[in-house]
Amino acid sequence: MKKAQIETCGCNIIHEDVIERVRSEMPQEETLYDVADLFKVLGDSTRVKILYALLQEEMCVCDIAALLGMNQSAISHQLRVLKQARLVKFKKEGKVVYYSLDDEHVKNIFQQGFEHLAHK
Amino acid sequence: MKKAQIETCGCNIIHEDVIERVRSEMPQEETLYDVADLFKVLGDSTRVKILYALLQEEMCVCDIAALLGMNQSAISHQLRVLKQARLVKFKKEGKVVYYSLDDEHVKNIFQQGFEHLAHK
DNA sequence: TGAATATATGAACATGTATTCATATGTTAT
DNA sequence: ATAACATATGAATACATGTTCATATATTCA
Repeated sequence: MKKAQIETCGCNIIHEDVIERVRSEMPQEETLYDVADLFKVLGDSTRVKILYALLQEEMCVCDIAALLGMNQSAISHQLRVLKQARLVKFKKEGKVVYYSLDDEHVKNIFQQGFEHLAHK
Repeated sequence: MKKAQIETCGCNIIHEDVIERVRSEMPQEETLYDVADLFKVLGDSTRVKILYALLQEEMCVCDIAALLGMNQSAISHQLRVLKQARLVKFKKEGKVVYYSLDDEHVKNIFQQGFEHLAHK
């Protein structure tokens, strides 16, 4: 005979106690979405390159484009994404806009990322 | 009169010295792609939830599906992605497969992520 | 052996996203 | 005012990716 099934998951419940314990420790949905969104921003090689470059020193859009061998528009679009995620900030000097890191955590996050990769 | 332009970026070079200094400090292309790929894996809310759950204790596929209110197939697909990224490992006990974290760095990376979000 | 069940996997579909192109905006210098 | 130029932005396109559905695989138990 069949036991009760959770509608959505398509299988019988195996460890109800585990599920309840873990559920009680889970952060709010929104928090988890926010972290995921942050990592989504870090999950593109162009943006990683930009951030890594800005880790060294501030640069203008044109410098970044030249450094990465990409056109200005692509860089500008990506800088907007990074700006929205509060990962970079900018200052304007005449026509030129200089971008720099907005948060030291980027360095630590990259550090941990590299360590994980080395950990194979 | 026009100065030389980098073919790709569509603008004149402004700070050639900066570009060269930064370029000399950039890691290998492949390394940067690998970090981006790692963060790409972390950049999905379902996978974030799974990892956060496994941060508490090991769970079988069915438990995870029930916890997140998703079907078994979706979870299984995502676990494969996490496995490929060496973020989770598994042990088989009969029909049941128990997943757990493969690397302590996940905790630190999440930690830094949360701190960045708080830093607004 | 056959039924039940836990997990894995391939294909299809829908959605999201990075880049390019064309063009707009704003600043400097003539 | 006009030209040159650095940057921003909207639309279009191409590609990647998450979920679902159907089904396969593997294990346990009667």
